[in-house]
Amino acid sequence: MEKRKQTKEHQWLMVMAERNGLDESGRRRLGALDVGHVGECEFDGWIEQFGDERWRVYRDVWIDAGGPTQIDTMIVSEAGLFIFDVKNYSGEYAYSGGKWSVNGRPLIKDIFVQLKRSMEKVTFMLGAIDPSVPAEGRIVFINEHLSFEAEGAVQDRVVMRHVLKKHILEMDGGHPRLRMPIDVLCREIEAFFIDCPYPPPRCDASLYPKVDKGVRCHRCGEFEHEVMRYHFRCLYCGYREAKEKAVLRSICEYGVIRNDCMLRVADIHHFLGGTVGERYIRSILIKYFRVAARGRHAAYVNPGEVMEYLFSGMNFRYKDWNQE
DNA sequence: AACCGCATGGTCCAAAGGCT
DNA sequence: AGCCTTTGGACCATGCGGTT
Repeated sequence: MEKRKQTKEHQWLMVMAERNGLDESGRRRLGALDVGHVGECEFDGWIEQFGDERWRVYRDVWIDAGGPTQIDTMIVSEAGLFIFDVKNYSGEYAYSGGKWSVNGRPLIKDIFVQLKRSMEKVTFMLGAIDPSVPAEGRIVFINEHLSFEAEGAVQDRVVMRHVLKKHILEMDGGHPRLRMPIDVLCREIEAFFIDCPYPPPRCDASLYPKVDKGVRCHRCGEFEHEVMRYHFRCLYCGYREAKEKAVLRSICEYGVIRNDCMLRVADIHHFLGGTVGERYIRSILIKYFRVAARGRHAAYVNPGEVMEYLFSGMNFRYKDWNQE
């Protein structure tokens, strides 16, 4: 199974951070998303290892069932639906009297209320499909450096790391089987899927000029290169990257940062700091993106995602390699 | 209508890399 | 080292839309 993607917001923050375009609150948000994403990926690994290969696993989906809600992980098995909300918290978390606290300080967000709301949506959805299909939701604390104290009422909705394997192995045993084929159920569930209703952050006209322009070294992140016919050579670490790949990667970075704009040759030329000619940029755009408008205001469709997600496993004619 | 700026697509060629 | 293929760069004719 391929690795879980970062959300568009996450990608936006990451690319902005790499180009010095984030303030303190942005960097904090990025850090939180990083930690959360690592936790989710780790959870995926447990499911991969101990789960049943017949399970259908949906990750990071949005459903619209009397209102939108995001679901980290939804597993459809012969025994029903299992929703997981993975938390990679570390430290001391305590829950008592309906209130959360972290290392003694109170927290505003109540993840159990969030989970309950998500489960209401899921139940609503199943009500429209087949009310006999059971669904249960759990919060998974994936981090081993977490101490967690809570009153009994929430304990049965929590899965701690040290019981995760057991939980996965046993979770769909002992339930009655579904009345409908799992494929049919999945198709009906998929009909409730929607795109994320919240647009990713934008890079407005006042912020955009402040982000660093140019091609970032894939290895060390510096911007100075010797531009050769088929390669970029980083002046700091000596890393050589295929020119086509470096330019495509940078175009994708532009697309992530300016996810509200189409891709246009002149804009990208400026974003790349003039390292390659407009003619070359156009040839790359033609090769890898869908044309949205031709002629005077030519533009290409902006997928708004990092190259890793759009063109993973692509083979470029010219190879990267390390010098010295 | 004439002009301008820009996108486009085709052709040609030197040369960079890959391959043996 | 030398051959072969691919490709980026240059040049050009053309088309489109907006402006003078």
